[in-house]
Amino acid sequence: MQILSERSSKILYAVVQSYINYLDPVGSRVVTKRYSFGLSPATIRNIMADLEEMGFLKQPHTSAGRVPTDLGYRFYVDSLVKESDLNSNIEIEILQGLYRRLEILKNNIELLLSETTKSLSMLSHYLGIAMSPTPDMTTLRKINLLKYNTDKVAVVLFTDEGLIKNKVIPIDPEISQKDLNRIATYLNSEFSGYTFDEIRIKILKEMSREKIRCDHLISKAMRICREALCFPLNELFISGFSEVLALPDFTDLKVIRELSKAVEDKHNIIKILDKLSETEGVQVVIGSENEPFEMKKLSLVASPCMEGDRPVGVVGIIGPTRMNYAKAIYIVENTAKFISTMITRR
Amino acid sequence: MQILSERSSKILYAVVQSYINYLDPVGSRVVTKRYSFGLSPATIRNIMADLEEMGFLKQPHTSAGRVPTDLGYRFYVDSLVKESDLNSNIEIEILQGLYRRLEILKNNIELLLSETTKSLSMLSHYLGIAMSPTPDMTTLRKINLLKYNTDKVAVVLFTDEGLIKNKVIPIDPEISQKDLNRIATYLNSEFSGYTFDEIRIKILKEMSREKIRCDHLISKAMRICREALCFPLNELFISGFSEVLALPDFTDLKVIRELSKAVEDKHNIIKILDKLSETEGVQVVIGSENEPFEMKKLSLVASPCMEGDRPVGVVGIIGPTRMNYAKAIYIVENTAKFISTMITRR
DNA sequence: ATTAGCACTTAAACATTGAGAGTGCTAAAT
DNA sequence: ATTTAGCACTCTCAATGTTTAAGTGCTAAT
Repeated sequence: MQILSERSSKILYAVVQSYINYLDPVGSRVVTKRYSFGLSPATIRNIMADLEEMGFLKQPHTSAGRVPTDLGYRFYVDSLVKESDLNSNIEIEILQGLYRRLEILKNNIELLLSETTKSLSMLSHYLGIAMSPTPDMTTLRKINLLKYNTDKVAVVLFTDEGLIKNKVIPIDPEISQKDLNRIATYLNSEFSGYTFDEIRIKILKEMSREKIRCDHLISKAMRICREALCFPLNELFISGFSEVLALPDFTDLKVIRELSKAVEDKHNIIKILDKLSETEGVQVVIGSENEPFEMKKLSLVASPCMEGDRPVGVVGIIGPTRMNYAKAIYIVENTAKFISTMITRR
Repeated sequence: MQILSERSSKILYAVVQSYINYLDPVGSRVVTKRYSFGLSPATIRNIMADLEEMGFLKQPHTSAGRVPTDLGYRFYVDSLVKESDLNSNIEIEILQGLYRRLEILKNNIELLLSETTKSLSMLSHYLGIAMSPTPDMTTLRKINLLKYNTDKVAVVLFTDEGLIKNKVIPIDPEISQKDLNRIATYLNSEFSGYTFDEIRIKILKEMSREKIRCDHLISKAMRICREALCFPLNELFISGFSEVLALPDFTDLKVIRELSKAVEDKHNIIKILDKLSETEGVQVVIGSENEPFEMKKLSLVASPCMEGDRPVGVVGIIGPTRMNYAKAIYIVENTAKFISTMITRR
């Protein structure tokens, strides 16, 4: 069920390609010049008019060339993947060099991801982004309780994903490190291997049950654990704002303002990435394809990182819809792979 | 030793004030209109010409009004403080409200500081900044060693300043939690109460001495400790980029690019703040007054936060040289005070 | 010492113009 | 039945000129 004829496809592809490379609206003449279809500008014009009617192209104004719509980019990206035209012009050595620099951070996911964004933005000249796994979905490996003060205890959590979180919790009466150790042992035997979410539910159940037994230590343990599991959302790291400001796409003050709000809010981007983290492989989201939060003029290329079959984060790139998708996909794909293997053999 | 006559001072003050409020170059006419000196524009003109010659004012071009130089702002700020004209128009309740929101974070300095920047930028509409204490200068309260893996140990450090840092370190042969505890006890007895810097020096000494005794456990302890103390620089938190982009001062793309680089590099800002953290009270640095790294067109208002006489961070505001200094100083002063008292009675 | 008056400078706002690029349509060519 | 050449038309953009408003410095009068 091809909607587009072979020839139309080729021309659409050429238009998008040309716009991405030269970033001004492409007219029928330049198509004939830059690509040799053996057709006259007039013919190209007719076809481009058709493509516009179908929603793949649009004109900024009556007498300008044509520019791809989000749908046009979508077509381009999809046929790009099909033809696997991903032999990027980035030297593999550059990637390797940057990755080697990250290797020493493999024991600290959050730091690793945050540094990764710098590499991503340097390589792509777009925004590099990375998100740590949602704490709620991570599975507890071990909980440690350390006496911090006369009336405070520091909780240090290790998760299977490699996250290390700590939190200081006040406790009313003094409690000895020995008791804390007993509590920790109990909590570990009870909860390790479960996700934070599951643990929260288990605690609620236990609390109502345990109330009857009225074991002081256990109820204290539960209270500590419940408080310890309260964490802010997953963290989103973003780098490369100055990188994108150097692009010709971001010269309009209004656009820059919007972008900076999106970057600073993080909230919306986290939502989008959260959705993606459940899928597999590189995903491309183009401009208005984001239903809840439309990223006007922006595209996202992202991929989850996996340790076995468990997601341990998402890495990606945000750039203008007119971005070098081939390169972006190449970079994101390799970076995700690299992080995955590095973490797996950690 | 007044270089400026009473009258000249008053007029300079008025010019700066006017420029800060209305942000276009102020001419002799508007001075007479907005402030009643009982003098004609011509007289004002003469005085302003003198002030220009002395370097307090300058003209963007031949026939514009005058604009303060950095020196002019410096005069303004100093006389501002002298007259203690700091009754800002911010409702005290708004401050209190924002501070109350931060109260729950008092056990986690880094999070507290990072959230504080948001309040700072919301209040001032400039960049809110905060820096955690330099790890090297913090004093170790307690070191904890937690078995993380068969071949890795997680080090959790508490400092007197309230920092909690953790790091995963590989250890070659298998080592039991019991041994780790013994090592930790030893390290605590040896090093707690010293700054990271001091500890590093002590370790170097011990290592050469201890080599003779060849105590396996101790040398292992030293190695772990040395690795544990390797930390990246102190952290700098910045918020409010979208806030400053809304200002009329930042409409020039070049200026925006420079600002975004400064914000993303952090390096230079950290240097400046590091210097300030050794002083006391609110400091104002205006534009080119920064010798090593000139912040063109930008001013910094910052103050260290103290727990007793120990600095536990720096908070501040970065805005255009044409900023509302009275308000900025007011906000920074109160925020620093608030953080200080909150941390002190922690 | 101060001020009124005036010639001079400059940026910013506005209007006009022409070149250039690209289109759609029609009629001719393949 | 496609494809193409030709042409009138539209629209942007850059260049140019014009006007206006604000502000200055200087000189002479107060």
